[in-house]
Amino acid sequence: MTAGTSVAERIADRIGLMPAGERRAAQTLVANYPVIGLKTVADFSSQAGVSAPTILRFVARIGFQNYPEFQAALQDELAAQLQSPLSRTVDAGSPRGLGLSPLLEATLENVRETFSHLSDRQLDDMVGLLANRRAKAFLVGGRFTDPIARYMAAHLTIARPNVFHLSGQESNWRDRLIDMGRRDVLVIFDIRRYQESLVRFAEKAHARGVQIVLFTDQWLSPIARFARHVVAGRTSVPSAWDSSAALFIAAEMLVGEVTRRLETGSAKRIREMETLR
Amino acid sequence: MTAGTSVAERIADRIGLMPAGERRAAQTLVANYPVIGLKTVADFSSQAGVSAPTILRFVARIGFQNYPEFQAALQDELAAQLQSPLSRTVDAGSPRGLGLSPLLEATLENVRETFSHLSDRQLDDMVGLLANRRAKAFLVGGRFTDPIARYMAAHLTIARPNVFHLSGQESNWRDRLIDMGRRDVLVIFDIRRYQESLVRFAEKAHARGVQIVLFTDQWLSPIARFARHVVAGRTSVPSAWDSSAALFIAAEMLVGEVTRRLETGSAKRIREMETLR
DNA sequence: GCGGCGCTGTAACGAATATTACGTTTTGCT
DNA sequence: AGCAAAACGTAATATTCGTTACAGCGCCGC
Repeated sequence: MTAGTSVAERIADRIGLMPAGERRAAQTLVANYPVIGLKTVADFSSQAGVSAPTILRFVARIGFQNYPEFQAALQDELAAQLQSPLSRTVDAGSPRGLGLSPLLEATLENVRETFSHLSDRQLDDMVGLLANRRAKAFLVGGRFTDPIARYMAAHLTIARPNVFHLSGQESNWRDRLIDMGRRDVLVIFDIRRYQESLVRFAEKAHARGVQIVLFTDQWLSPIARFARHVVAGRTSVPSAWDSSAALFIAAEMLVGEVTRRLETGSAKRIREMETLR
Repeated sequence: MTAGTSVAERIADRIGLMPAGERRAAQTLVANYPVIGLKTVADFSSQAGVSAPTILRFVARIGFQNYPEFQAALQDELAAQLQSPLSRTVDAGSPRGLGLSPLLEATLENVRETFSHLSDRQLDDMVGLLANRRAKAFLVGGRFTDPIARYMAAHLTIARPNVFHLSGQESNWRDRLIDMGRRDVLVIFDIRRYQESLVRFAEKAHARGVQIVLFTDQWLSPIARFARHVVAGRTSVPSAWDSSAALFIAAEMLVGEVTRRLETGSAKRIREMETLR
């Protein structure tokens, strides 16, 4: 039954069935969980870039009678979470349980945090999109994240056909738009400071009906507006640079799952490739 | 001086000077921090057993102009707290945590394991090599790892001059050998199945006296023979593919440390770059 | 014991919020 | 390509909320 489950679960259950606007609401809530949900409907809606009624339809869809009831649920979760022991389980399994470096700890924590907000359902849907051999899959990234797109493409290419990494100038990408249609998938990596060229490109692809899978940071690239699925990775670490580790690992897990799903087919494909080398 | 200090601090400062009713409000808030403060004035007042105006007087006494401003402060604190790696209670019994996926767990364990075998001394030396502005730094990788080399190069290029990523065919790399000397550094990524082309290239570079930093897996690429420093990352995960997450994070941390060491210089450099965009 | 001061609650006001109704646009299906 | 259904935003409405004015009560000093 719907009652009794956590808000995050309710979202995960139904985010796949949501229309675009409500999905954006869900994504912004997950990315800023749960604080944005404690603010007013107006605040929530403006941050999500949708109208107030859409927020209300969203909370109604995940099973609440009204907005205050939704907020109460968030507050209850928060209270329960803050009461349980704050002690982090720093299991000193490694030699001489030295706390490792704070930088590493922060990175690992980011990864954990990122995945705690990523439901299996959501991952499954993305895997489903990318496991469709007949659809074309395009990958592109920003200045620092394009290598991750390449990494993903390198693996995906082996598991299935029709994988294309968009490299070089923006103008090169545009020329590929002509090949993209409703069935196809565009994977974009974009973290702040978000690249205008990517946003423009995403918009055009979206206009052609291309399904967009976005890997971004917790503040959500404007591309989230056009995206079918959003992976919001935590990127803050005590360093001069942001950490893309969470996104990298998410990408890695995704290709792993896609390969597993295509197993029978891709095993044959991989064997065939081996003989070609 | 209304701004700057946290809500909890403000309370501690002035709870001694409060009249009875307001003190009850303060105690109730501290006991249920901060959730009760996120609810309505009516909720707060009834739980504290005082009237609504008393709550408002309390809020005013600790330095807020009105109730919404007080709530905003609490929400900001909460957001900051949830972002930093303090309180993620993935305690068992929580219905949504459910131990994350084994694949993710394995990946994280690999990272931890990798770093437990990497001494600070070793990292320091590598950072020292890469922080030498006058030496040239070349980066190259294998089929699946070259994206990590690119990722590293993208960051390194910003922190210091003379960074070159070797892309394309092996023959292209060879032509760059002429530019490499004893002072220079070559960063190679190579995991199994180790690429012969990389081994050949490493050997030639080594012959010219180039310092080699190798990122490889736990079984060590044959290049380890020529390498000045070796980062041996754990790569085994229950998936069709090996995981390069440990190498990725190691690379990320390395560039972070290099940037820190070059701080004064690279800060100027980065600023200069900004103006050029 | 008496009067003044400060603290507190009741109740009414005004502001801000959540909600609903409706027209427009988009989406999906054939 | 054209129709029907769904989704979305605008704007008006009703409700809730925060705020303020005011009167009662207790507390302390004289």
